[in-house]
Amino acid sequence: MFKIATWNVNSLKVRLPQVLEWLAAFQPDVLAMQETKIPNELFPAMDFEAIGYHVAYSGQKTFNGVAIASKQTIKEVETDLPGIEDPQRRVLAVTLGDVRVIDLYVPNGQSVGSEKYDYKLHWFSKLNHYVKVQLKKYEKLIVLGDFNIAPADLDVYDPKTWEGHVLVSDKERQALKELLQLGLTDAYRQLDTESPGYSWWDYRMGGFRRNLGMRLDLILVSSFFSKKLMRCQVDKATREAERPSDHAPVIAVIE
DNA sequence: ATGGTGGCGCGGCCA
Repeated sequence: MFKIATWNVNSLKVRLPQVLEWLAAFQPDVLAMQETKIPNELFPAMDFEAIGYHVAYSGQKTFNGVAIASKQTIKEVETDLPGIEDPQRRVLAVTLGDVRVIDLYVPNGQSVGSEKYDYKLHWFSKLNHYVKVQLKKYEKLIVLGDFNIAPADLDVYDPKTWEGHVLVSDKERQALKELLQLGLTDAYRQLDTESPGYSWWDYRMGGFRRNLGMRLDLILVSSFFSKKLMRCQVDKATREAERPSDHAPVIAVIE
């Protein structure tokens, strides 16, 4: 059995106690984190090692940042997409045994038509090329993280209001669709075709209390794993914690 | 109500 999780922690400095407590409770084999907002020299590696996790990380001050905690030793670390010069730390690919794991913090995009939106689409096209190559090399591939794209209207609390906006726009969804068509399956949606499965709720306007959420945090698996998927769920209880991240962890169980 | 909350870090950006 292989338990894998993704969680946008929105500052590892603030969330470290919650993350360590969560790891101890859920005992995933792998946790992919996003928005660590911490430079590598300040990454709290020893805190993870003390509870039995190896870590890899690619961070920067203030913004972005990705990290992986794994019970297995971490090999073949890559932190950049080929074909794009990008100081923003959003990618962390590692090999655990014979499993390739790619942790992503996809650009938010700000608003449709903005410079950041164009960057998001450009970044995603480079991602798709990278994953295509990775799939040829690794049969056992998992791509997970904060995609900042709600795949379909079912994944959005009020699709009418959001129509055409960033996070749900056609071009973003098309880019995600092209990623899936390379040979990946959206784990949550494969197992549950009806429940929204929100993983993010805006801090503002009582978003969580009113369940105004979106499913932005995805676990995509190659066909080798899709046949062995047992469970995929959102740990909504963690979003209810004192001083929570605006994202809840998503957990998949394989085999 | 063109807002709101939270993180970073101390003014204003980013989500």
